[in-house]
Amino acid sequence: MSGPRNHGISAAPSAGQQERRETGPLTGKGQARKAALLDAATRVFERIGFLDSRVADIVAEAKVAQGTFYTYFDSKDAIFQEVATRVVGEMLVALHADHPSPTATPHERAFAAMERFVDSYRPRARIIALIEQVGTFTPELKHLRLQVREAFVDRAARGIAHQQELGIADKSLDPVLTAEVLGAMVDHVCYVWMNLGKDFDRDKLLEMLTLVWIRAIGAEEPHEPPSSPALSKAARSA
Amino acid sequence: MSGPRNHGISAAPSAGQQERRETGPLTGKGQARKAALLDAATRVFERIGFLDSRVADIVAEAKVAQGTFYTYFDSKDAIFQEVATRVVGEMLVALHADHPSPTATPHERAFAAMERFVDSYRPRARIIALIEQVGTFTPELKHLRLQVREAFVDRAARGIAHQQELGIADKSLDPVLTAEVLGAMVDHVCYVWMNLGKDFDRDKLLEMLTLVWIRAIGAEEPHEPPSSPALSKAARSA
Amino acid sequence: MSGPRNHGISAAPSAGQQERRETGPLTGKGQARKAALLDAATRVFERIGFLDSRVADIVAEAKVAQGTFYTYFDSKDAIFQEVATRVVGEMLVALHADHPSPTATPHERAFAAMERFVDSYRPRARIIALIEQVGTFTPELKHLRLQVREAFVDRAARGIAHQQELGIADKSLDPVLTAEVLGAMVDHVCYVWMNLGKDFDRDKLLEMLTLVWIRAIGAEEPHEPPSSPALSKAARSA
Amino acid sequence: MSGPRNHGISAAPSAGQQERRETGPLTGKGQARKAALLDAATRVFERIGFLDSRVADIVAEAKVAQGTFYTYFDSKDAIFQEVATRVVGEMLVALHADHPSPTATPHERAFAAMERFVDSYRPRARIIALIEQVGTFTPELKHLRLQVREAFVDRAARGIAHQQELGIADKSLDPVLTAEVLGAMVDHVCYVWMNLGKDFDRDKLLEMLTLVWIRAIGAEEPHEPPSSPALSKAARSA
DNA sequence: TATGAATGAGGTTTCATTCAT
DNA sequence: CATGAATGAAACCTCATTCAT
Repeated sequence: MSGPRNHGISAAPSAGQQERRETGPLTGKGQARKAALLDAATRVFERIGFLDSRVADIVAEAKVAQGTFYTYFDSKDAIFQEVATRVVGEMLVALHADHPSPTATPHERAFAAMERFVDSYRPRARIIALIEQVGTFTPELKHLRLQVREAFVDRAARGIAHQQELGIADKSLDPVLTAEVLGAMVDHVCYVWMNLGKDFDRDKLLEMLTLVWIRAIGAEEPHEPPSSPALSKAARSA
Repeated sequence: MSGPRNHGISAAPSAGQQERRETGPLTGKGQARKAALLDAATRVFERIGFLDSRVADIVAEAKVAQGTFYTYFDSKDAIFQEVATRVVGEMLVALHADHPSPTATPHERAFAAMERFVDSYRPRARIIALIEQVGTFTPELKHLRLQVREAFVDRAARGIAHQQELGIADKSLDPVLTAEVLGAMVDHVCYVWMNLGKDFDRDKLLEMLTLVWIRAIGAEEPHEPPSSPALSKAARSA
Repeated sequence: MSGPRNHGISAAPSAGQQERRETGPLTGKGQARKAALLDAATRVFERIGFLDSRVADIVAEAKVAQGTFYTYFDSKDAIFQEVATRVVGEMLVALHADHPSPTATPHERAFAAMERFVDSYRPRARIIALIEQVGTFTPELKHLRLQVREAFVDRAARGIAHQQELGIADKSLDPVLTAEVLGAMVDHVCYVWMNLGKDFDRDKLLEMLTLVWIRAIGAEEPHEPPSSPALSKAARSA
Repeated sequence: MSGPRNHGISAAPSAGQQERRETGPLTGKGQARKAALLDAATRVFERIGFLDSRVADIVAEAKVAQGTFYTYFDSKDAIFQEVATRVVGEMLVALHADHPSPTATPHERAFAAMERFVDSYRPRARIIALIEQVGTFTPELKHLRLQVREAFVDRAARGIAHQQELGIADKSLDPVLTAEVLGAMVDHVCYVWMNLGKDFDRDKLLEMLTLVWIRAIGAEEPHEPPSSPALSKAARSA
């Protein structure tokens, strides 16, 4: 934001250092400087949030002069966007990291997915919250925010569809909508837990998320420990 | 925020007009003025968000002088808090509005609850989003934000516990944790839908939320239309 | 100019205090404040020029707070424009002040006009120079600059046309073009004299300007002191 | 200007690259580089003026690195000075180019002089305007500005004196003052024409300037077409 | 001598809040 | 109690100039 009141659309900075900013790949030293600024900015944003941080804080953290900032970034908005993009990218990589063992039960697979999400979320929780916040008044960020959702939801939807084909999951479900809803659950639970400070027990929470998930897709094993009364009833009536 | 750069810590307003603000209850005209300001502020916040609205916008909308604002409110923060509190209060009232018919099936009860939440959320979506946003940098607001959650979660938890007692819901579940997780789902789906602009089909979505909910608590009727394959398998094996 | 590098087109200041700035006539006190700021600005501009003066200088001169400036003016550009407009207006009034006595000779009339111009120019020389300078990079100012010219030129052209009708001035001249050219002479002589610091003798200069003027329009009295050789020759041949 | 806000007083450049700049004459390649920079600067100044051009623009136009600029010039001021000096030099050369044929009539000589001035002015109009502008806040430039005047005025004064000796021009005139005044006229007419954008007809304007000039010095031929009524009256009374 | 990145001073403008009528 | 003008802190961004390779 340029100045205290420039949320929303930031007019293109009037030329200026921009030439260099637009010049493609930099020298090695330049790359390092830019990375240093990104790191510094990430730390500053995590520490004091987006609105309260000033470019002055970032350059102080990076130990460079005020003007140096503008050699690499157009504005506070711009560097936040790069920070956010980087974090989101890392998150996506982490989410797609390992594939479930083919012999795993649906419960095991779901549990592993929950664990993976939670563990990817935790170290990035603060920045994700900031993306959420900044997204409120910066269109580009809103887009980025939705991207993470889509990535997770798509993957989950594909997983559900796959399980439907295998006869593991309820075939009557719309996999995408199911994934949307379950994704919202997982996503927001992480937010409440790690950003609003609600004190959850990790193991119990993971178990609960997993349970809801597999029950939702109708993949719960009949004799699995927390058996459902409806199920019991069905069994009983046998 | 008090001042262009005062997010986070709001210094105590330094005396002055304050005495007047503290001078007990207001006259009828005063009440009206205050209400007018609250209404104006709500409209302004809905229109341009919290950060981008200026006290000047609010007084213009309310057609009073700039100084008059401070006769009724300590700060921009303060009026937002009142707006938010009002909206949250209305939301809570709406949520608790009607009680389910005792003869309703679990599915019907859950569906009604989902519908109630969604319908209460929709007209307040913008302000709820702002509460979220402002909560990021204003402790009091964070508290308010959590309040809505708790209210919904508590109620849901009690409902689940009640259903457990009736033998409708899976007794092995922790009702509070279950409510937390399912509440997060419903809450966030509304946010994604109404604030991030994801285009959901209302009926399908409500059905999906309901389905996940009742499956999660193990209250799904055995022969209900979208029957789960696991369930069928269990039945088949009988 | 907003910032050290904003010559040329200054983007409209983003809303802001503008409402008040746009609100028509102000209270008496407001009017006074505005006038005080204009006076202060005039003094500052005269003292240190346009480019080197900062809004801070103006408010210091006017003994008001920095923010007060923006209650009345959009920018340094804007106040300069008002200062310039005021000065130009005064200049135009001064130029049109008194009409020549009907019995005056062409020489007397021309001399009086020269004197009037010079005397109107002198106290405003600095600001006129600044208008010239600022006009170089601010279109509105260029317009204002041309206005003064036009005013003087038009008047002169009418005078010449009148004298042509009276048979005093050379009927074959294009009065407008003549006035343009002679106007440029008078205008620029004042500039060179009062702004570039060329040390002219007032009386001799006025006499010279007058002489060129009346000779140009062919209104020189035959026996007037500095008689032209061409004329003498003509007389001699009589 | 040295720095974004340093109009008026330019502090001595603090050592550093300076030694290099002072190290005697340049190699051939150096000369070429310097000339390239001067050309580039001229183009940039003509295109966007002095205040709005940045050293970055100049080096970009010259396709050299930013630092290279300071190998050849002390400052932005300095290069402008060199550009201006070069342009003024060319202008002076052009003005003094050809001498009037000895058999020419005063009108022909004057007309040729006007034409020469106008034709020399036109291609340099923009830079001359900038000299005017920069001269407002840079003493060295003011000097240069006056130099062009003086050159033209001196020459004109000598011409008038010569014509006085020949009995062509009015002997009672102060040749220098006359030249000052007439020079101001020609100079400023060109400025108004070519820099303020006033739309003059070249031929008519030249004729008018010539006419004023020769009438002013009393060199108009008695029977030349646009004869003055005063003259006619004198003739008639013969 | 060329390069191109680093430096840092400096002015504008906003707007929440106060205060004199 | 209403008014509306006054206050002043604060942070962005530019770009001439320098300097290490």
